[in-house]
Amino acid sequence: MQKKISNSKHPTIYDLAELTNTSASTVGSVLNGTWRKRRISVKLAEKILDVAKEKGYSPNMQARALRKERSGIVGMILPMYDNRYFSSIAESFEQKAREMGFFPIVTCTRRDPDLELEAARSMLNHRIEYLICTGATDPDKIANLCKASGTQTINIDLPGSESVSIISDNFSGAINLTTDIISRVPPPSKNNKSRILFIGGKENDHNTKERMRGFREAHKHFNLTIDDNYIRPCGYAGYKTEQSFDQFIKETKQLPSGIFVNSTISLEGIMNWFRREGIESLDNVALGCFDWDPFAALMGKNTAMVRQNVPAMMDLLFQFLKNPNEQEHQIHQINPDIIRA
Amino acid sequence: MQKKISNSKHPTIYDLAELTNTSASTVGSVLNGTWRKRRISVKLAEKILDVAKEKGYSPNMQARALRKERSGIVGMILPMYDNRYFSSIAESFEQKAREMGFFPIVTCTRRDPDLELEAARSMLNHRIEYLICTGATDPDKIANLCKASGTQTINIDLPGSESVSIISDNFSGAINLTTDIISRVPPPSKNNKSRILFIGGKENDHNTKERMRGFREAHKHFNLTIDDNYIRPCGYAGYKTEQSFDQFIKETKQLPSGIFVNSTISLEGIMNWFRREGIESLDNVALGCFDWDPFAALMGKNTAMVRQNVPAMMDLLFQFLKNPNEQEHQIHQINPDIIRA
DNA sequence: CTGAAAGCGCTTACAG
DNA sequence: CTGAAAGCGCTTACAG
Repeated sequence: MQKKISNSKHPTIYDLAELTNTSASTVGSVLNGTWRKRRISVKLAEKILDVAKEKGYSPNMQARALRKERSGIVGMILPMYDNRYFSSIAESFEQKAREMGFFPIVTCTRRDPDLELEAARSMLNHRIEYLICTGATDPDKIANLCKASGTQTINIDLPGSESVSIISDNFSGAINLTTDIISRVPPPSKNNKSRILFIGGKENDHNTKERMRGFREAHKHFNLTIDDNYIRPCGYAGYKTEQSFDQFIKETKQLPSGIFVNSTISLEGIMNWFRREGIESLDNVALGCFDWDPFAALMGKNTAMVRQNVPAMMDLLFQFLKNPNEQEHQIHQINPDIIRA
Repeated sequence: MQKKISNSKHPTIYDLAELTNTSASTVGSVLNGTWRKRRISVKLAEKILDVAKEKGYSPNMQARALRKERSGIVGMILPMYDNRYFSSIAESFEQKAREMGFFPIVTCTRRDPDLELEAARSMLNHRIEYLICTGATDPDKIANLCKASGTQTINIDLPGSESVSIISDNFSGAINLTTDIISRVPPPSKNNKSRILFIGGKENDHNTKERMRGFREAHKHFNLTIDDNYIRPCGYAGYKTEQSFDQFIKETKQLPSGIFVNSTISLEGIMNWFRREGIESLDNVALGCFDWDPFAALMGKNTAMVRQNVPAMMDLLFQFLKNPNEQEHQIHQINPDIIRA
């Protein structure tokens, strides 16, 4: 059957077949690497490859994906890029996916449940082979969407019950961070009442819950009690943390002896408050932040930060991508590191 | 012609046609919104839509793209996510692309020329309609690759000569930042010799060149001369900056009166040095950083930062995407802001 | 108002 | 060693 020579910028295998006096089958197999199986001569293969290069041939992945019924694409959604934790997750994911021969697509969904769903749906329309949900507000909803179309999902950072989850061990990380703060704080003068503040995050968020649990556990271990208004999951945004901290100061009329800050974004709020009020006073407060940022780590000597172990999390993720069979709906917890000033 | 009912997880328009006793053409047009043109009854359209929803129909974008010879995808490459500037570029790009009905794909290429090319090629295989090159090491090489396949490119942050470029006005930004530093520094005691250090970046990088030019220009305006070893484009990496600064201190045996740091990543190196040597001394140095980071902005009172105007850059970018006709290979410079402590 | 058919650019079983 | 042909799931001009 005579095919028209395409006049677009993209030569097809039919164009190359014509130019090399062969057939589309031959050209196709040379171009996609299956030509040895077809016992095509090296000479012919090289000739075709040469012409392809000369003409700037670029295989049409849409056509390939449609025919093979496999896109070769893996997708990831995450809350934002602007954060050492998420950005290193994205970078590592892209690199490893490429190494596996996948085409990675990543998109950020700003903790917006609707956007998460819309982004997932778009990706499914593009027939991604896996969807990695990082820090998704409702991973199970997305997982169900994916399940309907037979697409594997894996959760990172925030766990779900519909698929494998790889998260930080927030509980033990929080115990360690709290213990570190306690060690830098003068012992309470009366009643064994702790004056360490927990601030930031959302009460119903899995990670925040686990960290609050670790915070309490560490206190219990030292026989310390915690006043209710020393636990303030006021949201993640910096300004919310700043407001809540201001409120706290107005109520208690004194600085806390230490602060467990639940994220770097919350830490911005705290730093802003201290800057407003005179930054010197910060040195007298034992700071701990569940998240790591290099600049934040450099401010003051009285700071500890938790750095989540992204390399280990990504190694585990790609282990699952390589062995899709052995998946259980299990939560894998990775120990984060503590970084002291 | 009888089509087999697909048994995969993805129902096709043929499946829906069968289920609704209509044809693939009808189903297709209802699903892609062209049905009004076909004067299909609202009732029938709704019926088809209902069945589609019930069956979890998801249009196959590969098939659509292949048939329409348009992918609806726009691509962006950028050096990294982990930085307020690039991450906000990525986030804004994604959002605006989605608003325009495009499917955005972003990937980071770590300032690696080979990876940039490989990523661009992959994207071209996926038939992206535009490629936005952000901070690419060799934008023209990529532009030529794209031109061969008739794909529009636009450069962001670093200019090229083969396509429209939207960049910060590094020259005037550097003049302003340098002037700010000069104003915070004691006048030189002898010879009008400036003791303000320029550090970080690469000598042959367009942005660094422009910023050095602005640095010199501001000095000229105040009749100040600059010693050669006060200009140190030692690379971007933090440890390189730290090393170069250490070298500088060993040579001059004194702190500079001010420092023009060429990026936040270089600033990390400087901060590390001061932390090693005792951070107090930093308050006596007038700091200026050509880049913005909220934590960095909070350290010390003697700091100014340049914040590049990402919203304006993105507005301009999408103006070009909306009017692809009026493109000249022009460089558009956007004024960055100065943020004082 | 609706359907049959062609074709986008590949891959691959089949036939030789 | 190589080619003709079918088919992946759409869109759309054409015909009625």
